[in-house]
Amino acid sequence: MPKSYSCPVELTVDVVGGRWRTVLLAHLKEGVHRYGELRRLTPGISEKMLSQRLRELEADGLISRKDLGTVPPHVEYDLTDEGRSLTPVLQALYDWGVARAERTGVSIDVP
Amino acid sequence: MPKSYSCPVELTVDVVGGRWRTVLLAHLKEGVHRYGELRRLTPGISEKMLSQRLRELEADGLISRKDLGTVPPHVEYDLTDEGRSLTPVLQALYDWGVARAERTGVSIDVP
DNA sequence: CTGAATCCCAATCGATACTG
DNA sequence: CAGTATCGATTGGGATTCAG
Repeated sequence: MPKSYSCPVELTVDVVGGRWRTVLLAHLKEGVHRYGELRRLTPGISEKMLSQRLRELEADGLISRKDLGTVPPHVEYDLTDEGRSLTPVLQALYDWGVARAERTGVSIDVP
Repeated sequence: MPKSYSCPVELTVDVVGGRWRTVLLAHLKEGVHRYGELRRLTPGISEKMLSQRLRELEADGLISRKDLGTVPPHVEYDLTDEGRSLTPVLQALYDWGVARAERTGVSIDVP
């Protein structure tokens, strides 16, 4: 049965919600990244979660996966047009995070 | 030990992330609401989750809870100034949900 | 290097029943 | 009306191991 939503926000949360999806999208918003780069940019994520989330985002049409087929392996992830349509959302989340960090005195240590 | 973040988006997700928080904030963005109203506006949420999320949002300083102390009980929830600072985020999530629903043909049935 | 597969624990959640 | 209590089911997620 098809899922239905009672509010547009609910739909959005269903797509970009969860612990890691948004963070990964935010990193890809900065440009193409390899698997290992995303892992390094996202401390705390396990390889299992990284793989799972990337495949979900790919299935939802938000990111593209390009396997260069080389040895050693080289895989690049990028936002699709659909993913890029999230830019205002990602920017709003980013901006609020910065302001909230200042207000609450929390520090953000970029890798 | 204090939690640290590697990215502002991660902080934001930590505060407004999860299945229900954002939806509840989006409803309160429209104005003051009582417990029962929020329950009705949010089909699918259990009373347990509703209570829990409301208390978390209150603890995080995003919403206020006013108990009128009457019989029968009457409790009103509202955004605080801190909660209202999320308006751009909530609006971005809302707008993207509307557009995504159109693109994917998903319908949204407001209660 | 980029994953897939397995095991296992902890947190999360829904349903239901109950209270002031 | 506005919650709380409890229980059982489900899920998320980490650690580890292995493969191409």
